Amino acid sequence: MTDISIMWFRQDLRMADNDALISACRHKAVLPIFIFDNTLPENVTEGSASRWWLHYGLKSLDDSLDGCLSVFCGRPLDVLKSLVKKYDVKSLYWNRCYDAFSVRRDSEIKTFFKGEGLVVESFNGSLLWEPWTVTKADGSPYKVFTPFYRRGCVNAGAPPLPSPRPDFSSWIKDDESLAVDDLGLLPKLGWDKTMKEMWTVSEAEAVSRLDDFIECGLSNYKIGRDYPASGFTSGLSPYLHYGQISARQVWYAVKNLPPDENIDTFCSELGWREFSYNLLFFNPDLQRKNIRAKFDFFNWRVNDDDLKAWQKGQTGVPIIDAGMRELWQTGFMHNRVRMLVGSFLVKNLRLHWHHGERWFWDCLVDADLASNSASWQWIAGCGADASPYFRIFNPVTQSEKFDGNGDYVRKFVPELAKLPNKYLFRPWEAPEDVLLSANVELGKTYPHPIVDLKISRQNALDEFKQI
DNA sequence: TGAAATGTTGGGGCG
DNA sequence: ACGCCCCAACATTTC
Repeated sequence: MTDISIMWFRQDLRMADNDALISACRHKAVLPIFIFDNTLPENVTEGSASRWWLHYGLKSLDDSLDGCLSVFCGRPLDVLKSLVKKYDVKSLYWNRCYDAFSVRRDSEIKTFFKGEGLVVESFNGSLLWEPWTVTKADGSPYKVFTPFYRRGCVNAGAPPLPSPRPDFSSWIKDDESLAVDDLGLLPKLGWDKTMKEMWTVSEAEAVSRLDDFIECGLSNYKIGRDYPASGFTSGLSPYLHYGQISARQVWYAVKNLPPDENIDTFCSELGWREFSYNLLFFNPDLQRKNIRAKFDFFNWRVNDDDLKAWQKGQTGVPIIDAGMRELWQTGFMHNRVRMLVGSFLVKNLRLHWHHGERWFWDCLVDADLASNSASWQWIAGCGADASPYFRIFNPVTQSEKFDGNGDYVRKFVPELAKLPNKYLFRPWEAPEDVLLSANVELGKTYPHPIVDLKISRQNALDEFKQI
């Protein structure tokens, strides 16, 4: 047998800037594989939208590998054992994941195969800085974003430069590989039509989106990123999650341009992603456990009807419904609107942030354990460097501010499209004749609001005082 | 990466 | 001319 290495792809579905792949390609031949780990607990297994993304991500990676990606479903250690034996493999490479389950699983795998005499190496394929390299002087983790980013990340030094795509073609495909289709990642019911129109899942598309963003969005990013209808955001988050592009590629693509405050703002958003991973690494329970323990005693409401109305975009508050429908239709939601629907769920509806975390996990194509968990903790006020609980967004004021001419709301809540701007964001205050001439009948064509914004705000503040 | 309540200031109307 | 009130327009505080 010739010198064969295994390249185990996970959340790094790309050829460029992939250090594990580069090491694998130093061998005579490479067996590139993906394993759908069906032993993970339900709450960390990919949600529906992520599976959809993964399906096309694997197809595209397979193309890049000349059709030689081998795909398996099972317990990774078992799959790897049988491959190592079958091909007499002497080396195994992957890029790291940072959630507790993957960390434990991977370290067991590493220990096992090192014991078998293999070379086993893991690399950083996802982050600008490894979480354990960004700590305070005494080695404890940062709790606040600004010092984490301004001091911690700077002190950790410049991120490594992106590595080139390996010039290599000696791929081996296992004859027992599944087809990507066999993983059953696509939805049975055809809810993915709009998603298909919206997203092309490939490494090339990620690069082209980055180029477009630098061309058309970046120079307005600082202000424009807050306006959901404006298109000044990069839309790179799902590509970053599955690694169709790396954070380092994005970082250096903008850092190599003439300095500009828009670039600083954009980079600090990458910084928030790093911060989330740092929090997850040092708080393995981030997905479930409040960082601020006093929130364990918060009096959350339990109300299935309200939760369903929120999920379906039928709360009767237009900007909230627009956001939730964008999520459902596209697998994505603009960041500003994510804050609004999050605030609405945990503060106005006072439903537990876990419900939001679960729904986003299932619906977002960019669902990411670190970012999703950290962001829900942030908006709920129970996070490390959280939005204070009493900071409650007013969805009406916010839509007037950031969707002033109603383009975003009209796009996703078309039944209100004919309302004048004055009442578009608060149809419950519109006079009868205005509703009539816009063909809106509250309670029929569009719901009455399921909460009173003023009262629910006050109730949230009162409950907060209790803890 | 808020909003509402409360406080302060200053110009203009008016007796 | 003067004091008084009203009320934007800010500023500060509070949640």
